[in-house]
Amino acid sequence: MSLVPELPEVETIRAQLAPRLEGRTLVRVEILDPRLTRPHDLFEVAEELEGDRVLVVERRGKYLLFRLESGLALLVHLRMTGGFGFSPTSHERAVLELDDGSRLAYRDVRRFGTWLVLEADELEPYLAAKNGPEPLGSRFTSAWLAGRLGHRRAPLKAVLLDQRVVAGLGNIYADEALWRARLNPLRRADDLADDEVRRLHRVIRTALQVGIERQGSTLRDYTAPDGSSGSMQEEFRVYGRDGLPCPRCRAPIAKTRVSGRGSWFCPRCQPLPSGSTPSS
DNA sequence: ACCTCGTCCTGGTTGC
DNA sequence: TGCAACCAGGACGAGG
Repeated sequence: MSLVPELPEVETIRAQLAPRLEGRTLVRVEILDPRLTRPHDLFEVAEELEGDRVLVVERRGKYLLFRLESGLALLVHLRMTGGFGFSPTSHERAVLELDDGSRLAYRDVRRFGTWLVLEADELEPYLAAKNGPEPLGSRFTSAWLAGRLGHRRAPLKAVLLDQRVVAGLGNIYADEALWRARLNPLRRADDLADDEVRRLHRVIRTALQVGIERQGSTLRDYTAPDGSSGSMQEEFRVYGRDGLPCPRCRAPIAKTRVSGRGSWFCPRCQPLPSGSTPSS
């Protein structure tokens, strides 16, 4: 297991970076891994950023967004193992030096993360193409979710992982939300009754809110930018807990695969309805 | 349009 | 104890 930054983890990182970056000028930008900015040239990206000032650090779905004074925006996706820290560490892929003398390192063991510099007018169209509504915002309604699930024959969990349906859910919080909603991850998405969609809508918010309150999950050696750990991993109801008792009914948690992802659920609380056929 | 699968990548774990 | 095979999964592109 390693940290996989989903919405609560990215939000925790954003909240810690904001007070230390907002108002600061990027004195020096060093891109150490050319993959990071692909397909754009790394020197070009570094040069574009140097001398600019960070106005605000935002989050959209799983993206971190650094708005700069020039109008440019640096869009960072951490993918599997990306993270920021103010202490030197291994696997540094980029370094930002700020005008207060601090040094912010970007670390990414598996090098899936991406840095993208966008012009002001490119930003919103780019984000809108990638991300559906913010799950904790007012645009994410039960009716929206019903509309997005209603025409999809894929497994429910696969659709929840589609960032255009709702932005920010990943493998952990999808499993946790499905457990809370008592819905089997292999249910066909278009098979849900109205009350099941309403339940799911509500618990997606709950699961993510709990994650944010606990400052995200810390698995293995990951730490937030300030070096602290989250505690959400202590709150997992099903994720990674195959064989352990369900916190609701004590039946052993089962593990399966849904569209290539390890998936944990309670076979008793989250049954496939009799007569329904699992998707795929 | 939708769906599934392979790819990217590295380090930790598992199995012989 | 060594070492290779396997596993983890977010987003994306290919192919059905």
